[in-house]
Amino acid sequence: MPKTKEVEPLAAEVWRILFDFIVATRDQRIRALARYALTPNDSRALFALDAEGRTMRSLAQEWECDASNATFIVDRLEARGLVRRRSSEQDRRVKLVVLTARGTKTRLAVAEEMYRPPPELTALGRRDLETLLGAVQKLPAR
Amino acid sequence: MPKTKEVEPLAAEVWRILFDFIVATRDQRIRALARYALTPNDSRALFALDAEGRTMRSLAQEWECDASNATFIVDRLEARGLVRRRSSEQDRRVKLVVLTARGTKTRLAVAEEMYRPPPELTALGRRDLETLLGAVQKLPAR
DNA sequence: TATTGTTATACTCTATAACTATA
DNA sequence: TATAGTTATAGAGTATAACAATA
Repeated sequence: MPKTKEVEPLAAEVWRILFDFIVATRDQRIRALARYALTPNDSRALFALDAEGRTMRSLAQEWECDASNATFIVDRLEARGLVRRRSSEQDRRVKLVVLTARGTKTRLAVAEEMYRPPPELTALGRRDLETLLGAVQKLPAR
Repeated sequence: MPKTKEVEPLAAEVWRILFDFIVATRDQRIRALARYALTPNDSRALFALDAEGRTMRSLAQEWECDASNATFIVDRLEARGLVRRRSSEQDRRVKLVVLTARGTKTRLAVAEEMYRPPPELTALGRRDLETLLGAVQKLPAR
């Protein structure tokens, strides 16, 4: 029997615990977003943007939604001053959506909230966290 | 300086990697649900139910939604034969929502999908997974 | 003629308010 | 009179189709 066969149930057990943990801590993250008056979808939108600009078309593709919905999503962020549309100079049909200074600030604040470790994780203590870090660092960064 | 102060950045680094991994693998899970024609919300609803029965009121509370929305959500599942409403015999105002045989089967199949470890995790191999397991098993089960 | 983005419209999911039936 | 659940209705988020501007 090849070794990979034996690894599956082990990976499944680790994943089960991690997945349950993610689900259990989900509400905390949603409430953190709500403090910024953002929905999970707003947050996702914010993280697709940068200061360089993304076309509406590419955003709709990333969000896997209709172009008309991307218009709606960007409209909302623009109404709040988090993003700005500017026309491309190469192709005047195209619009580039860029984060405003305020959008960048909000995005940073949200990242900080999302990356704040749940207390249950911190409670594991130094030794286990060092062990965990060594292992998870081998996960492919995407 | 107390030890817990030093642990925070370590926990933050572990969490950052885990959180990114969860986000990166999210689409796979949503697509798995779509193969059962379920939205993430349907899935959440399914996992709140069992064979014993839950009142509409308690479901609305767990889902943090209005009672009328719980009616809508349960209606959809019922139309697909995944759940069934029956009246309580103690209090005839109350309705108990129970999983049907089909609902139980679907719930099980979905659990299997959600708990299937992402390939990147399995790829870590036996040694790292054993290490991971030892650490994550100390997370409080909820 | 094809492509980018928006607008008009309709459908789904959600909440609020009014209602029915029990208690 | 109060409570459990549903129905009527309206608002938010989504898609489809028609459109305007540009290539």
